[in-house]
Amino acid sequence: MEDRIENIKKQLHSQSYKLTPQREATVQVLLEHEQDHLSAEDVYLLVKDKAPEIGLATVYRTLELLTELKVVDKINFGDGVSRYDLRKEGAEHFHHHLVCVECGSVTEIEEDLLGDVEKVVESRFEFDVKDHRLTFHGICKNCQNKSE
Amino acid sequence: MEDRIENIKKQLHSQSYKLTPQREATVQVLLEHEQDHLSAEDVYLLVKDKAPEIGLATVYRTLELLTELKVVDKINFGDGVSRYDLRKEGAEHFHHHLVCVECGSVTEIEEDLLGDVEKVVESRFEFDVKDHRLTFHGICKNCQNKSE
DNA sequence: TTAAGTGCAAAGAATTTGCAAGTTG
DNA sequence: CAACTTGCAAATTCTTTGCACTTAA
Repeated sequence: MEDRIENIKKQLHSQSYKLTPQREATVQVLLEHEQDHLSAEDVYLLVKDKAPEIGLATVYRTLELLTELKVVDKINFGDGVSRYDLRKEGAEHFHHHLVCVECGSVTEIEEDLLGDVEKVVESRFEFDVKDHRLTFHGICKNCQNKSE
Repeated sequence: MEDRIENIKKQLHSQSYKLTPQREATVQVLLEHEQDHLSAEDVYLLVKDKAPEIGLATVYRTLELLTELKVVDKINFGDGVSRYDLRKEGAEHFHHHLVCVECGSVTEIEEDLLGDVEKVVESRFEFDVKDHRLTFHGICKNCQNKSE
């Protein structure tokens, strides 16, 4: 955990960005909520505990910066809000998501299920794949049991 | 083409929605731009040729209705705008997209590449898959040649 | 006839921007 | 110090809503 913060700090410095308390607090919040898919507003409210003076605009600017540095991925599940999802340490690809249409829960899938599919895309469509977004919409285990 | 309009009309009627000239014009625009990924604003401008009095709000309402009827799918490629993509006739699943990060072009992939992946998700995660979204980000054939 | 649909303008929500003041390296 | 950052409020952008009027079935 400490290491990850250190790494991110180094990344900022290496691109001659400054490490402000606001940025540090934002990164901490993201690390502490690794499983969640927080909106900018969510992050804002959580960061306020650590840095009460922070403004929402700064949170937006920081999240944009972290997206650019590939520390987080910006995703959109179809409601009107962008969400920010921490990249796994050393993960080559963005992980996948299962969104339950009943309860709205979001589950992450770590393992790469797209290896073969990507090869097909690369060869058949001559498309040089850099990243992907895969989301399944359906009914989660919990809600399946509920509706029986 | 005629058939598809007829089909969509029937779908509207069967749910006791009315077939207004505005709705008909909107559907026509979508059919005429099947390969595109139009935003509500895009659709609005195009529909105005056929039905000049139409308001943007009506376009939004129509697109929402067509989404509900599964005539179109609402997608979001990460810019702040929702786009509307006509479902292929009889397609069981939503098709996939290749988004070029250089030129912004969007290519559609018809064939279902996710059959096996979906089985894994269903069995391993006990998730009842209803639909999916798969988008690859990368460099299209065209842009690969350009940068050489 | 009448429930459903429309256009317009106003309201809302999410995000971005301008700028003076404050900080980091 | 100088360039980068911040907070605030105002501005934008996309989308939704209220309401009086119109229209398809």
